[in-house]
Amino acid sequence: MPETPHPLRKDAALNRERLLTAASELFAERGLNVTLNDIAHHAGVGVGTAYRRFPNKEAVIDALFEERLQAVVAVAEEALDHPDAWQGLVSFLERSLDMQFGDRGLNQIINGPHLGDARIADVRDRIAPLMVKLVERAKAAHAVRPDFDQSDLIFIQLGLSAIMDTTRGIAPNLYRRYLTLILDGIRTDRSEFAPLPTEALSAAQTHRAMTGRRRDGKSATHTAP
Amino acid sequence: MPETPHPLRKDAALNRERLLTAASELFAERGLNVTLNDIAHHAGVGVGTAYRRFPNKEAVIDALFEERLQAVVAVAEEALDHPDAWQGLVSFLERSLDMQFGDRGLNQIINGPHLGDARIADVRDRIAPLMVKLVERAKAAHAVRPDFDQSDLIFIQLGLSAIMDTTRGIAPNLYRRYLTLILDGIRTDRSEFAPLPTEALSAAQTHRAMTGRRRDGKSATHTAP
DNA sequence: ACGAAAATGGATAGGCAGCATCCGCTTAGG
DNA sequence: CCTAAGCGGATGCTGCCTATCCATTTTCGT
Repeated sequence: MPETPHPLRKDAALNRERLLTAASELFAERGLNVTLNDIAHHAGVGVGTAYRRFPNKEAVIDALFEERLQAVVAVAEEALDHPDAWQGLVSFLERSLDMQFGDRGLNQIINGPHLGDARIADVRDRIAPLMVKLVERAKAAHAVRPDFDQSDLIFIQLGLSAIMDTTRGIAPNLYRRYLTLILDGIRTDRSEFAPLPTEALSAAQTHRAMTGRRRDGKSATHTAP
Repeated sequence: MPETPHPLRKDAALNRERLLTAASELFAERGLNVTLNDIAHHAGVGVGTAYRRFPNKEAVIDALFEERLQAVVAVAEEALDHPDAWQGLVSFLERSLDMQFGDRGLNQIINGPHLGDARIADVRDRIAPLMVKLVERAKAAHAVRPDFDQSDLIFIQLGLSAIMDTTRGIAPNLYRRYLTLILDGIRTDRSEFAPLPTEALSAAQTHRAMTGRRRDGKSATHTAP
């Protein structure tokens, strides 16, 4: 039942769309902690309008991210369909990380402790079993080391997200390098190293990445006279 | 010249110590974003006293962390002294991560964009060349894959820090598991897998880790009526 | 084409958190 | 014992975010 009780007036519906689009863009590039006011502004509508459409930011997030999480589910399912168990596993990691890379908000939803929101938590929980299968299938095929575990997938993603997040804007794809490293530490075929997909960062680049403040976080301390 | 112009009165000196101790404890367990008020409280002294002793939080951090960073430098130097190049590299990672694990504040200083503070940035910069040597030595000995780079050390630490940070309190040592995984993806001796030092987390534990809010961060959204 | 209902925008109130100060009282120590 | 040094913590910023309110504008059924 996709129809709401009172069908929205034309302009209102348009603005609702505008808001969702704006939110999507902002979340993608700045992460989840933007204010509803920010979103309204970016959408070119007044704050009041935003609050009229959505009770609060949670609602916007909810409206936006259920589908995205579904997309992750889809990726996991496709990965399970892959004829080669190892390639399936790899493709899941690559693709889901790629999605997270494109969207800081999604990244935060997946890796962060945010949102107790019912529907989203729901979908999140639906991903887990798929990951279990993915790993078990790969283990059954003797493609990954026997002591590898389902939960490892999560933490690998978590670690790589952190890397991704601090190098975004300097060397976007650097995280792939470390994914490759890890995969080389996991697969049973140890005949040779996989080629690293990305150049390492220069000292200067590294310094910039580690030192340049992230655009969302609080900077623990500031105010120097 | 460790002597200040006006030697402190007895009780004042004591309180200064108390404050530093308290700060150290709080930073270790909660990270850098605690307020000077928090510190004062935890030290059992008034806020005024804290501000009388230190102009602001930066000053406290400065006073505390220069020595700790020096300790990291020491670890790197010892690692360079290790007869075996590979073991040296491993020991550096293990020990420096272990230090970061014991101290969230240190972790943040090393991995975060915090603090433009002069003295600390200084020491930080002194660590870099040591890491370069460490990696180059290991590569020269053909102990690590040839495409490995100095900068990789940093990002490995960064990723593992993230893992460490979300599992602290549930499975403190879990990050070692992933360090091992990565090391297996890096070293040239690929005859067998290193045994993983830690059990993987159960589904329930994983969920708790990912879901349990971190004690410092802002929780993006809240306030539900 | 007209008027009621729906929608708009943005100034602004209210809340919260961290930082820092001020000042009446206490304490060390010559 | 007297004075300068130190103490505590209530208090007042300031900045950020949330959310509301209402005078004005727009939509759309008749």
